[in-house]
Amino acid sequence: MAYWLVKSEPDAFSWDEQVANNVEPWTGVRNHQAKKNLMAMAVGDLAFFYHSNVGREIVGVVEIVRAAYPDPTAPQGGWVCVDVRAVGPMPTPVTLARIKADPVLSDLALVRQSRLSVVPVSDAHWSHLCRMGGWAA
DNA sequence: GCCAACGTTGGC
DNA sequence: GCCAACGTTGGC
Repeated sequence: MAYWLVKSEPDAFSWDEQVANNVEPWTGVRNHQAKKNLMAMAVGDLAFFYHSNVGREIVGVVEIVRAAYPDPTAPQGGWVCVDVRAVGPMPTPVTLARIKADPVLSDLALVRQSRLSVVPVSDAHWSHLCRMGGWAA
């Protein structure tokens, strides 16, 4: 079982919409490294839902409920998506500012590769971030 | 609105 | 295959 973090601009697709839809295909990823991460996801993996640009904080947790399959929004094919289900909101959203201020998280992929929209999270970082957000893992 | 990081494109 | 130009992402 692995952990991830996925980013969405709330103007495009927000946590509230994820909760309303419950299960949502995570489409539109057009970066090879992000694609590689999507392909590595397994059913049952958990991911933080992060609001980029507006908010800049981890707002919730989702579960991967369908492994990588061809992204229907990619006209030429070649890209993949997964289905994610809302598990619950972060009791206290974890802001990027707090993440950056914490030396334990200095090598988090979110910080080191800020433009990558699907990144892995180590077990240690996952539990650390859960503690920061008041999430009972 | 600006800028840094980084991916893509196209000329050579 | 190299590199400059350009576009996009995302933080500030």
